[in-house]
Amino acid sequence: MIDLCRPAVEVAPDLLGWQIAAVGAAGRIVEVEAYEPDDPASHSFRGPTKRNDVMFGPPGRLYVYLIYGIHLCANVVVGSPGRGSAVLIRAIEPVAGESVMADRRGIERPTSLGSGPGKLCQALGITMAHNGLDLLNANSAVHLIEPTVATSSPIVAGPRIGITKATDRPWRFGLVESKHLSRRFV
DNA sequence: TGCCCGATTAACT
DNA sequence: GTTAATCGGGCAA
Repeated sequence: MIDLCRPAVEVAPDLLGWQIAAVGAAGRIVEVEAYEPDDPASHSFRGPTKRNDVMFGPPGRLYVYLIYGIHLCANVVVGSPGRGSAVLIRAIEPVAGESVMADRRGIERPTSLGSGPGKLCQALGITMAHNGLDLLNANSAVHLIEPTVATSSPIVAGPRIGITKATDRPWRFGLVESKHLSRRFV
């Protein structure tokens, strides 16, 4: 078990290759982004609120929020407890329950099942009701599974996507060889 | 109380 | 390449 109580920037790349399991489906994490407490692009930047409350809770919890009034995004709370660090899961590649994922997504194409933060939430059936779940507990409806074999796939870093602040921080990490990235790394 | 805008996606041209 | 869809948080008044 890796130590989640480290800065998001350190934990984020370590989360690549992990599996995220939900009801009826599971995927392998191939793309993430790090968000730090002193990061203007982070929800935790302005301190605790009703929405970001779980970000300030213990590491290993699931932080779910609504974006653009339409899509959900899933984050893993990390860092020192109560500081407000998190790692956004941006893309997964299907490992199990692909038909269930395709069903929830309403599409067929395997590479479109989890190639985006909103997409993977939909594919895994993650909702606001899952906010605050303990991702390290195998009994949780949504939980993480550490890879048994260390990932040897090359990892790339690049600027984060879709933010307007702190755009210069290269805190997006991904497995280059994956065909399930939300976007290519340049 | 009201207004603006976003860690996105899919359907357009 | 462009844009609509859609809603809760954060900030101003």
